[in-house]
Amino acid sequence: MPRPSRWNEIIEAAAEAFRTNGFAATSLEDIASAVGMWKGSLYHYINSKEDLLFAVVRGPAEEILNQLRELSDTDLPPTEKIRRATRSHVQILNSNFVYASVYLQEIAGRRKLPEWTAMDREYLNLLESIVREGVDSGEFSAVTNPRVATLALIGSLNWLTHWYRPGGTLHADEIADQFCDLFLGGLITRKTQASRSQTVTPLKTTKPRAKRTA
Amino acid sequence: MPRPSRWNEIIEAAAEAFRTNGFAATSLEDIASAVGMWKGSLYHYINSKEDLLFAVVRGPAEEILNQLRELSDTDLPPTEKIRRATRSHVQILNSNFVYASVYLQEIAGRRKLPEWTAMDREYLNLLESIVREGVDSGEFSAVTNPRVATLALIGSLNWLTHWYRPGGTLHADEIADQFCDLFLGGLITRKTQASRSQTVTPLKTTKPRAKRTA
DNA sequence: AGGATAACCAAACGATCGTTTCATTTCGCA
DNA sequence: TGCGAAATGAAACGATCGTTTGGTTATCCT
Repeated sequence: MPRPSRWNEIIEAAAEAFRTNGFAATSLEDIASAVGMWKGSLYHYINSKEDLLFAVVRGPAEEILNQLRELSDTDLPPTEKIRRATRSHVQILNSNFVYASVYLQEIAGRRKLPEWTAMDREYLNLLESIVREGVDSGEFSAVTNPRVATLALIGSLNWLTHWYRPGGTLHADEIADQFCDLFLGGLITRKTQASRSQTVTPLKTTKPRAKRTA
Repeated sequence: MPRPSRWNEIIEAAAEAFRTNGFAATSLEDIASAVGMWKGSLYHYINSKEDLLFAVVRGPAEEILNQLRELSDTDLPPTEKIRRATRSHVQILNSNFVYASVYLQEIAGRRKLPEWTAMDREYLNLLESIVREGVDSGEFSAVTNPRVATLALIGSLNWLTHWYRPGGTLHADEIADQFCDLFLGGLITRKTQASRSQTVTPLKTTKPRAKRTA
């Protein structure tokens, strides 16, 4: 059988090593021996060690941002947007766990290359806009500071890399639902209000290019 | 004037360097030159580079755990316990920002030495017990999975190290209050219910050694 | 088939790092 | 004042790392 692309093997080995030991503590020999070749041979695929980091991280980073972009262009009510954004975030973290973990631990901290900080800022701003929609429409009147509320949500989601493991006892869907209920409804329950989880209706209501109010 | 203890200078320089560049990417020469001495001379204070990491991190880690231990031994209602635990967590992150950041980025990830994971687990279990109290008493009936809800809260709190900076425009107290409102009440407001923030009453109702139900 | 190109081997280099060693200076205290 | 210990200077070590180089093998295309 034609064995799968060597490049993918390298990226996966690099991602796994970066996640477990961190970028700086991972040597090229670790990665090379994991795929069964000499460390010098890696330079047929890369120009530097950092190339591996960016290659590992680019895919999921763009995907998670694009999904939020699409969601922001719909005219769903803010409550539903928050719910879907949460589900989307959790699911991408689930299906690209190793890569996403490397991003959050190595890129979103320390390294502040303008390309990546721009992505982080856009993601934050898009989510904050949704929260502001809810504040303006009166739905989210508990929010005194939309940015802080948004960062609280992002923190809960990104912290998943510290405890969630794909294939564990906790399924990604239940975690997402619990997060939604918690953020929309809070710990304390009110009796009425339609804020509990429902099965997701995959409607795709894309507005024809709505201008985003930053 | 008698200049402050050299040991403190070393720890502070190490903490700052570890937070900005990470433990592995920080060289002993970085730390030595920051305090104005040769890297070899550091070995009059330490036995290895890792000693610096543990020395940086031990203080706040024990403090934040002890505060939650004391709070758990009171008989305050669960809502008030959550509020105080949140405030305490934010305040320690604020006043020991650099040290706590190093802990969360270098210890709570990768390194899994039994001493530290035991602390992490105890903190998580104590907080989860509070949530369970609220579930059992019927106050937190929105919670279907107490552990997930607890980890959501911890995630929001610990993610502060990624965006909060002491002395910035956002004060630690307002952040803590917004977090409390968000987690107790959710984004969507109900009209009644006493879940909004109040000025903190410093009552210290310590029960005489209550047995903790793990 | 055969030549070009990609893939990989194997070794080495130069730099950096944590650590050790020993000499020297500074400081507390009798 | 002088002595012993603590603190720092200064240099070197062995190991490891990212990267380079040049040669060898495998693969693909016409």
